[in-house]
Amino acid sequence: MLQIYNTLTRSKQPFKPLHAGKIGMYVCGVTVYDYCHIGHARVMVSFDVMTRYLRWRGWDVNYVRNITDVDDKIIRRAAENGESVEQLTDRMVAAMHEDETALFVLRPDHEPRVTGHMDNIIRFITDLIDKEYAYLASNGDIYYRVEKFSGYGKLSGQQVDELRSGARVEVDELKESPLDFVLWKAAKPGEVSWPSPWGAGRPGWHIECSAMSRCCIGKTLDIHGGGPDLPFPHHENEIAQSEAANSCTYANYWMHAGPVRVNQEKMSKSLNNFFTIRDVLKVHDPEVVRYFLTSAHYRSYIDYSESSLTEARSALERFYQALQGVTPAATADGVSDRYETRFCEAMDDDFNTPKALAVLFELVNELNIAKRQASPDLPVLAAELKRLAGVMGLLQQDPDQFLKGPDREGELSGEAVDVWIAKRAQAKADKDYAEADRIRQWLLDQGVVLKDSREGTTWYRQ
RNA sequence: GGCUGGAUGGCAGAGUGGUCAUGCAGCGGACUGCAACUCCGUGUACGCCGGUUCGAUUCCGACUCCAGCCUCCA
Repeated sequence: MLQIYNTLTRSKQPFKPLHAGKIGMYVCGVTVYDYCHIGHARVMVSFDVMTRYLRWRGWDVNYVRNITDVDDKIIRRAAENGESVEQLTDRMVAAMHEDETALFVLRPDHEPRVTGHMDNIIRFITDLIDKEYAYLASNGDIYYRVEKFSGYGKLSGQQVDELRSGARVEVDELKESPLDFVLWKAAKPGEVSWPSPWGAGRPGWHIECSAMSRCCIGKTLDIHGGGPDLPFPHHENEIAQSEAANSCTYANYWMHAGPVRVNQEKMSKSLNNFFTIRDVLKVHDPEVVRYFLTSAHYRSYIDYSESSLTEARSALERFYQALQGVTPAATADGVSDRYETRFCEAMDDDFNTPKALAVLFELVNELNIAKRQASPDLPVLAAELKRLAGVMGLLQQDPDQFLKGPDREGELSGEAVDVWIAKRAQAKADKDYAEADRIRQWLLDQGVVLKDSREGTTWYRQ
């Protein structure tokens, strides 16, 4: 039985879908004004693992993740770059897709863009005005009337009274209440804009998700997900908009990924200590990054550092060392189902990936024992390991390819290593162990570790 | 200040009312020409103080410390 931790109730709950066998899941995506960073990667990978697992268990998942392709930051950045909003966002969307592909993240079923849903958004705002949950301000902006919505604050545990007294001093007299937030911004001269019943302008940040999720999934979502900074105010505002407009529950389960820290410090735009995915991938294998992100539970905070990536690499090496030199069977038929059973138990428990990985390490142990005993079970055990790891999007590379890594600038090429191994094999055959050891040490100095076995010598990069 | 979480062995990170997490690192042994890989063995870990209990790291209460949100940020 699948259990999911729901931010709304602060507890794990058995998952009950709206429609048998189907899941409608909406996840807040990226505002595309810059390259994706490791925090984005965490959200992408977390929800990718969930989607892969749910589908593997037979669920029909409709996974929708939006792209915010117009907002203040985008407009400002495009102006700084001397390019159009469209040029900037197209570039960044393409870059995001490259990053995802590298990290073995499967594409969502739908990636609606704000600029492609203006009619829906305007219709949604019109609904809210008709129901008197929204009003037109003197400058042409449309605001949401927060205090008319009785459930405001239920997701983040905020009280409207507390919010009102804690609100920053509002300079503008446009809003009825300082808590009110903007649904539609009237265009300033020269800004990109769309026509509306209230004049040219563009949507506020929150309304897009209410409008696009209703369009792509329906009025009630099974799961609504996003990053750690979104429950307040973004998701709170989405609830206010959608429940006011649709008169039904907006989302049954709210899921939020945990934050990424960098060297014990909060990672943020303002501290400028974030790492982009593409920068990280210049020095680390993408699967190492993916493994790192799945080695902690998706809700806990995770600390990004060179040492944590190095450790992730070591752990993955154990997996691939086990798989190296083994041809997996076509199917895992005949393997005890105890690994799959415990793997599923772990994943059914709010997607407990560290626990699921522990099961896989036990399988590795059995695999290694089978290997040294030359057991006939070896190919099916390898197949089982690849099958279960594949559900998390792991271990699908060729072991040699992972362990040897790509030839990098300034490093010994794989071909050169093979030449040295042949020379050393000759030295060994001549019982010239001093020469053999000299070659091995020299290769080690280049970061290449040799492994002798009955079948010959293999190698991997440190 | 308000609202949420968290504190586990050298590090990372699950979990449980009494018996093994797991990985990395360390130590001893096996294997090896020597190594590497692998295997076997090995660690009196559960922030602090009370309470409940035959028994609590696990449940309850207080305390201390840490983090996230409340401002653009996944």
